[in-house]
Amino acid sequence: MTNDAPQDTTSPEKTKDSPPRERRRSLAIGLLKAREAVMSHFRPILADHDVTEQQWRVLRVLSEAGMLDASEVAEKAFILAPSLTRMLRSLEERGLITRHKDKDDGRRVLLALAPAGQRVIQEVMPDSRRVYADIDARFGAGRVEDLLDMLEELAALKLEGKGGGEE
Amino acid sequence: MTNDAPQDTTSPEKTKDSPPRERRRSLAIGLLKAREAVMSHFRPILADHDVTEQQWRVLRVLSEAGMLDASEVAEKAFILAPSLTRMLRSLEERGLITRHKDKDDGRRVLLALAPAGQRVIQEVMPDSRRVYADIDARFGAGRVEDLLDMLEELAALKLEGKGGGEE
DNA sequence: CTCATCTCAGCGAGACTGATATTT
DNA sequence: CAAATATCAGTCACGCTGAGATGA
Repeated sequence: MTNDAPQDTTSPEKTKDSPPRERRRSLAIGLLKAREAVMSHFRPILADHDVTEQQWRVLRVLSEAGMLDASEVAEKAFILAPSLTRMLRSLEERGLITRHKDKDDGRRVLLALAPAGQRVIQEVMPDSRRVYADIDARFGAGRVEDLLDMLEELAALKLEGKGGGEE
Repeated sequence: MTNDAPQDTTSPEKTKDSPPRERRRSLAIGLLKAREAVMSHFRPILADHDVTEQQWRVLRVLSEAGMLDASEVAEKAFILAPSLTRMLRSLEERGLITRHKDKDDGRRVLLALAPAGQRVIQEVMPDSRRVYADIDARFGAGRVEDLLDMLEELAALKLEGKGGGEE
């Protein structure tokens, strides 16, 4: 539809005004880029199994903890409850997880990995470890640990701080 | 909220020799949580100006570089071209950016901040600096720098390795 | 009744893919 | 012609909000 609409009649002057000089590097951007770099190695693997990143986090959480209720999974996997509910339906239909009510507390829904989910874990984890081993080798295992420490600390100090800490 | 307390009920770690400690902590998760923690402080600020996180990245990129074509913005802001196109339409309608064709290469679209966009930048940046100053104060400015170094290095070393070519 | 847990309905922004224009 | 750039069209999973439904 030819959206030209260049209402701005001012000709595009080339850099008259000085660009707002170099600013500080942004933590948010740095974290994003680093994460994207890491995830770029996982996405193909996960795509092979038709699991999204968030779905993988759910499976991984269940793999570590064994059995959790939905709230715990949402918290550990960093996913909002309504989103999780939607994901659970799909994951259950695909036979990756099981879902049944808690007998002691009928409000809760207990989640666990189903065999097919275990299989996905077992197929993806080796690749995951390989990627991390590669990072360790090239980055230094000790420094990776230091980095993880700092990341955890950073996340922790933000939560106690100001109002934004709701997640 | 705190990440995995590796209460792995299925694999009792022996920890005989200082082991790489079964990395239940994943870099991808650590980066995500740290980033979410940081962003949780920005989202309210951005919401006040009705800009999403991605829109903010676009404005910020343009604020730093002055004028770029769409591909460069997409690359620097970590946004796919089709997504960017859609965002540009909205940003232009809101008067935050300008968009016009490159005269030397008619295929390219040059983007720049419009006055309203400059205003948003100027209104948000102080808060941004305040948040980062707060982090510096509580985390240690030097350690933040170290963290940023590591993040950059991490992002860089991944690029040479396998997939995920960007920038 | 209040509170907690989960679910549902629905909207919106973005990721992503696969076609087109348009220009080089 | 081929290649690059941007856009379009459409799908999808998710973030998020607000409103139930069910049970403690």
